[in-house]
Amino acid sequence: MTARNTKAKAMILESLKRSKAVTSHETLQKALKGKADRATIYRVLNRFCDDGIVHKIVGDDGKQYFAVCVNCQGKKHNHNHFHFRCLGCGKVECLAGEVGFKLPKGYRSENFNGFISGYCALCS
Amino acid sequence: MTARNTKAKAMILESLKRSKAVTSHETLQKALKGKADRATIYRVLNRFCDDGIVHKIVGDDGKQYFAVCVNCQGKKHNHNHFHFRCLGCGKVECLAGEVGFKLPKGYRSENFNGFISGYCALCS
DNA sequence: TGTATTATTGCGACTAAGTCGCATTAAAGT
DNA sequence: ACTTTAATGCGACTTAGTCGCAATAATACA
Ligand SMILES: [Mn+2]
Ligand SMILES: [Mn+2]
Ligand SMILES: [Zn+2]
Ligand SMILES: [Zn+2]
Repeated sequence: MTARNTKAKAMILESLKRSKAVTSHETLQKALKGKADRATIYRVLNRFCDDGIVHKIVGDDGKQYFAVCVNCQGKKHNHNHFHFRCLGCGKVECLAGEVGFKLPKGYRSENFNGFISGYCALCS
Repeated sequence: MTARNTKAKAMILESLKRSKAVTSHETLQKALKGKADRATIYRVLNRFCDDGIVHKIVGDDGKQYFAVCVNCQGKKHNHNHFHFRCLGCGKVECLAGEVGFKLPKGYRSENFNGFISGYCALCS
């Protein structure tokens, strides 16, 4: 059968879209205030990633962060940009600008995970 | 008092140097075959990082990886390069080439964590 | 060389992130 | 309505990493 439209999915996607920052599971769960189960949130997020409407980044704190795709159409994803986490306020955001890199001969890239932490303008 | 030269430190540093790849705690512990405690390995690695002779990278698998500094002298560290993890054989390595990036106005960078995964030449 | 000091180790307990199995619930096709 | 099965909720589990504390051992120093 095909995917179903559930309360959890709707809430989570809406929450992701509303908060324009890149969001962790923890933050999301708080925002949802018990309206969705912990495991469900993880599963929905991963399904979104599989569906290609959300992308996942692993922070330099080892945690996963999620953001709705904005400049991606369908199967073609472009996530070769850096993400920034403020060590002061904890906010995570996408940084503008495509990042170039070159691999050794014969290497094939599958995932790009660019992460920078420091202090944002407000926290500096 | 000052830092002490212990068996654990020596073994771990030697192991790190010998395996020219970037090494995880897990790999290190296996290589040491029970000759050092789990927690000790973590502590020694973190001390090495504090001392500035080893640098830590967080992989896109959320795990920590460690590598001896090669082009760093003293306090001045230069780790703005990407790291590559092969999804086939699991090997992690430093990629040559300084990576440039620009932050929004007023932002201050503290840590750079560039990570790419895919398939190495052998596993492609 | 012997003793005192304390950095470091080993061990166990703990935390936090994420996953999984399974029974139950509820979308959607008929 | 009824059926089918995707998705949820819940608890148990795993794995990475940390921490407190007593025991050990590297160094300073008499
Ligand atoms: Mn995308
Ligand atoms: Mn270095
Ligand atoms: Zn901030
Ligand atoms: Zn490989």
